[in-house]
Amino acid sequence: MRAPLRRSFYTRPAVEVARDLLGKILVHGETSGRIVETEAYLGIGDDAAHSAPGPTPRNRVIFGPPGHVYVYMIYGMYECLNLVAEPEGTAGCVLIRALEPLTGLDRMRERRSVALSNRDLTNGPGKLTRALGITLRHYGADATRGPITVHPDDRAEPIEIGVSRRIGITKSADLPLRFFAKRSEFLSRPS
DNA sequence: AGTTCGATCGCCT
DNA sequence: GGCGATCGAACTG
Repeated sequence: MRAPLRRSFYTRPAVEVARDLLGKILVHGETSGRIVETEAYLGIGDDAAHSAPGPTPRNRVIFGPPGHVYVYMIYGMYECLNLVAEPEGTAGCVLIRALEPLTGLDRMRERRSVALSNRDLTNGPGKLTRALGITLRHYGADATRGPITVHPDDRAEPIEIGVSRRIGITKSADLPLRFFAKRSEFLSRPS
């Protein structure tokens, strides 16, 4: 496994970071997966972003230094993982929506308790956090240090990238800010 | 202080 | 395709 992505990777527009995170490896402890689906959330002109109202106790990390993790709870039962982009002081983050599971699949299966097929283990934003053991406790953690890290892919195969509208939002719904690996069978929805 | 409403998922029909 | 679970943050007054 190569060294984690450095801060400079994240110190860029959220759209670029979202696209370039495809194919990278997300690691937490013994569990890891290849990122195959992301969504960018912008600082300006994006009403769907949690940062849209300006800084609050919940979203403050999105305005902070890049490369940190923004975790939030959704629907009372699921946590979603974002990586903060853009320079400090500018809002912008990337929601990780799906992974191709790579290591620690048994552990993932333990944590999920429902999904049985490898395909169903991490093919959704709430599923992958559950499978990797990522929770609100990790709010604000530095992904260039750990315990959650993102790494280049040793295989470094070229990826065919698809773009679409983001899923499950109502505001700013038409923006083409969802990015996914076209060939992947581990997407949250069929490509 | 009370209410509303999600960047979801799994089970039901 | 529909719906209930379950909770914290943000908004209302």
